[in-house]
Amino acid sequence: MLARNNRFHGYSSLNWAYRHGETIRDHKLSLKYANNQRRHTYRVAVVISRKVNKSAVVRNRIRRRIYEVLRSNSDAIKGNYDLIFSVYGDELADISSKELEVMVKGLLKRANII
RNA sequence: CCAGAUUAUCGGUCGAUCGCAUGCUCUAAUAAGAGUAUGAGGAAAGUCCGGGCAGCAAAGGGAAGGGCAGUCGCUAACGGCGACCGGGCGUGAGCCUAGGGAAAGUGCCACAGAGACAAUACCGCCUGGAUCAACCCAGGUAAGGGUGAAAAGAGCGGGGUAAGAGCCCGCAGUAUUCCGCAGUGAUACGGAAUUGGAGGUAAACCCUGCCUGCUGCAAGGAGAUGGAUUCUCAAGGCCUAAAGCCUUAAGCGUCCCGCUCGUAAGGAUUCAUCAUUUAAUCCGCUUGAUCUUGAAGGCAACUUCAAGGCUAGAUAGAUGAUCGACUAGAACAGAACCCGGCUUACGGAUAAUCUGGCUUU
RNA sequence: GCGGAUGUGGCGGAAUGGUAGACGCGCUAGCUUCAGGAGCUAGUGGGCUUUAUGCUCGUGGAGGUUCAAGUCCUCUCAUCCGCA
Repeated sequence: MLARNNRFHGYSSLNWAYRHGETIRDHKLSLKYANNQRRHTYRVAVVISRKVNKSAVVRNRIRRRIYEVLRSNSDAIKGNYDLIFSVYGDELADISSKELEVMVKGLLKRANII
């Protein structure tokens, strides 16, 4: 789990990132990122629709795994970015942790964040 | 040993590394760091019921609407639970059961059938016209056949008749009432009297009895002080007058009433000063119809008493990630104001009590 | 979290407790045309086969009430909507 500083708070801050961000899309995952000058650290949110999987347990597990990949690589992240990951498939709950790490880091590299 | 029935408990553990939230303490000084303690469920789920709590002026009575339905109990309450009664299923342990009222009234009963409920004679049987027979016509007949889910709807034997029929009788049986006895009671057992009567459906309207206001934590609340305007401010008494107190009336009480009861001080708008800046933040928020153990009462649901405990409180949402071992890439699954139930999902493990069958002693 | 609605052929959408599938779109065949479209006529309605006046399944699913359920009752599943 990420620290409180590296998570979003409130509703309008997410809306700001949705309006000003750029999107990179992968097969089962997409990243919307925006450089926020008013902050001192990066922020991350993971968005999983109820249509992806109806079980709250599975959705919680996907969010926690993506948070964990970012936490273990937090030193590599440059700049004060707002990051929003959107999930499009429930396979992310079952794939191995190395595959997930490759997927998430691939998106970050294409966005030129790490 | 095999096959079952019921109930209860558990539902990953250990180790290593890296993390998160809250409380407390210290450093520190408004932003962090260190230490320490605690951190999802039996269903947290579905949101199907019931309550607490909050707001709507929320006491009372009534109407409409809604709900419930064997009896007795339990409970804060319930459509829940327990015990018992009746009915059904099973060899049995046990399981299932919306189980008031159809002579209060209304509606409906398709198709088929002659006739579908104060309705009916199609075939058959019998009598007559009418006579040897057939056909036909009129009448009698609900025993037999046919139609249908259901046909005057409960059988057997005898009498009776033109033919028949509870038309009459006996037995069996049904229903109702009364008595005795057991029980708080539903009811059970025994006895007596009456009963020959036109169905089903109330998870159709309805009747009877009982219960019930609406909205939901996204409820609801959140600065202080002073001033002005306006709405409702009636009558009488005490008093020189004001203030204050008392009595009565009107008004209001979100469907109706205003007999009872409540209600007198508040509401709305606006100005000034400081405080505050917006889907944020704080309160509500977790000590409660609470949990554990023991004792007592009760068949039980449950209740009472004593001692001890504090056991999630997040807010884009904490309780996790990776690796290894166990014996197997553990099932269903994530608190969101809080409780009591119900229902549904669930790989497996353990324990207790009981039933049937087989074998051995 | 709280509240509410819907579910019927391939699609849309009717049906008072009484033969399920009206009607429209579609699909198939025929007529018309040089050809296609449009139009007109008839048929088909899920599955199976013997191609029929056949058998069987069927109103999201499972039970119940009833002689009889798409309709009434209970539970359940899926989809959709509203509330700061």
